[in-house]
Amino acid sequence: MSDSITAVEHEVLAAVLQVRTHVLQVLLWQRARKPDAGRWSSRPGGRLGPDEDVEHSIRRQLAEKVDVRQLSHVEQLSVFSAPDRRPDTRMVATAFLGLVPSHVDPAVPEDTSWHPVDRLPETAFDHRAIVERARGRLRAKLSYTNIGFAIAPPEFTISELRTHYSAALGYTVSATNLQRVLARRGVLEPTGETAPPGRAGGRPAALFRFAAGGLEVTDQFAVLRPPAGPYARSSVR
Amino acid sequence: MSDSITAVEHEVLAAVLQVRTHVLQVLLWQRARKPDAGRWSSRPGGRLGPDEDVEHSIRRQLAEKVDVRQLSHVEQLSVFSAPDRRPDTRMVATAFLGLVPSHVDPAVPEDTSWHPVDRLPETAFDHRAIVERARGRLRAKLSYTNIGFAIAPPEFTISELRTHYSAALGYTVSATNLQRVLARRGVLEPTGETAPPGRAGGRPAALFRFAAGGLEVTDQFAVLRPPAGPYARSSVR
DNA sequence: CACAGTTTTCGCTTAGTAGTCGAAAACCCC
DNA sequence: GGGGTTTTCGACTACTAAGCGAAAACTGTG
Repeated sequence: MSDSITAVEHEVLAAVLQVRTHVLQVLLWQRARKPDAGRWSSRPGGRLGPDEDVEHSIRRQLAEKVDVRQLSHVEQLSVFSAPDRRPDTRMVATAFLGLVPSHVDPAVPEDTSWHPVDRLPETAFDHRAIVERARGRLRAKLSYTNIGFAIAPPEFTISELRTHYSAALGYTVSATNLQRVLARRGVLEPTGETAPPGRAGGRPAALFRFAAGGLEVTDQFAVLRPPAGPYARSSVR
Repeated sequence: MSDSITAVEHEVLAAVLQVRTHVLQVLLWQRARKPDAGRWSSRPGGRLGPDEDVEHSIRRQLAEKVDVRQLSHVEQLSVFSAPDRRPDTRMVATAFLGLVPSHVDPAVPEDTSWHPVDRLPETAFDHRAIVERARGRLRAKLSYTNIGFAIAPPEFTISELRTHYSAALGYTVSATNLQRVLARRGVLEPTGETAPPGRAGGRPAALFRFAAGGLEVTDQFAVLRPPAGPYARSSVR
């Protein structure tokens, strides 16, 4: 195990996603400097500091670009570590997924802007793969967690929620089914209020919110469950 | 963004799991040196080399301890980066899950040994958390992927498979149900052969294998699916 | 103010999948 | 051949998702 003691540099970066104008978009930053100048990359791409873990680091660095309070969710995606992922230096990256709810429009610096995830510009390094990974994670989790809370505003009608899910998933979902699936899981709760109908009329829509205590239901959907009935008699040997 | 240029050191390590004597066990190494000597830690804990990505690194380092060809599956878990996770140095770790199928018994060095995951000895640093993470990932994926291939031998009877699943999940599963769930997903295929019955007799069990092309079915189980029927007429606006 | 147009909501039905139970099948040994 | 043993299979139940259409609740117009 004769490893050289050369420590590799470590950056943290995040694909920040938001549903804007009914389309899932990612916040990208146009590189001005040296390698891959002009191309777009995920924000931020800061180095990991000596006294922080990667979660702190990404939040600290995001705070320089976006108001952190407007981030509804941040989670680790994966390590990207191909030796040649950057032409200039050897740099290992821990990538994150960041989500911004649709009702806010965070102020972002001049050199950053939003791009639809399915029409990305020329990206720097492996940032396209990172965005893809983020999109994939969001999609998967919409299916089996309550992560919808992180893309939706605090209160919403079912059809609004439907457009958010549709945008994030990339296909239209049925409002009826969405309503029922989420309701059954107990993650949706009616506020009692209704939203005023649009100018064309129509029945006023009931308002809902995601149930409190809600961050990440995850699990409880396992498919080979522990037995209920007592066939555990013939124990497993 | 005035980060110091001090690069942090980066290690890769793996929780290697195997079902042994009907119990899920993890391969641990007893530390001889400096910090936390005497405690048990995940193998290996080597530094990331300058010309390799983390996946290569973990396989290279595992190869020093276990025959890599006997590893049926390796996947990235998460980055562990708390500044104080080791008392001696600042070290960021990329943790992996490694799986060994039950029909092999890899030769391991003197200072390593297998331990049941639900009765771990005193572990070094944050290695208990890493093992827990690995166990959790395996459990979850048994539910919705074909990752069973990685803990089971190439051919097996349903009851054998059942004991493997039960050991890994931590509770007994029904053989009938396991059979059908996996069969429906098309991941199980009969070899046509049967296993000889035990000394007590009994109907000879049919042999199965995991269907080829099989690594990681993952997905295809999404719960808010794209619409089949044409209610996509009222497109999403 | 009745009526057409619109949007949401709800109930009914179908389909697909998981879990439980018990009986039949296929073997051993005596 | 009979008792004991293990596997396999079919039948039944339960639960959840999906699809469809009718009813509810509103706006605006003639």
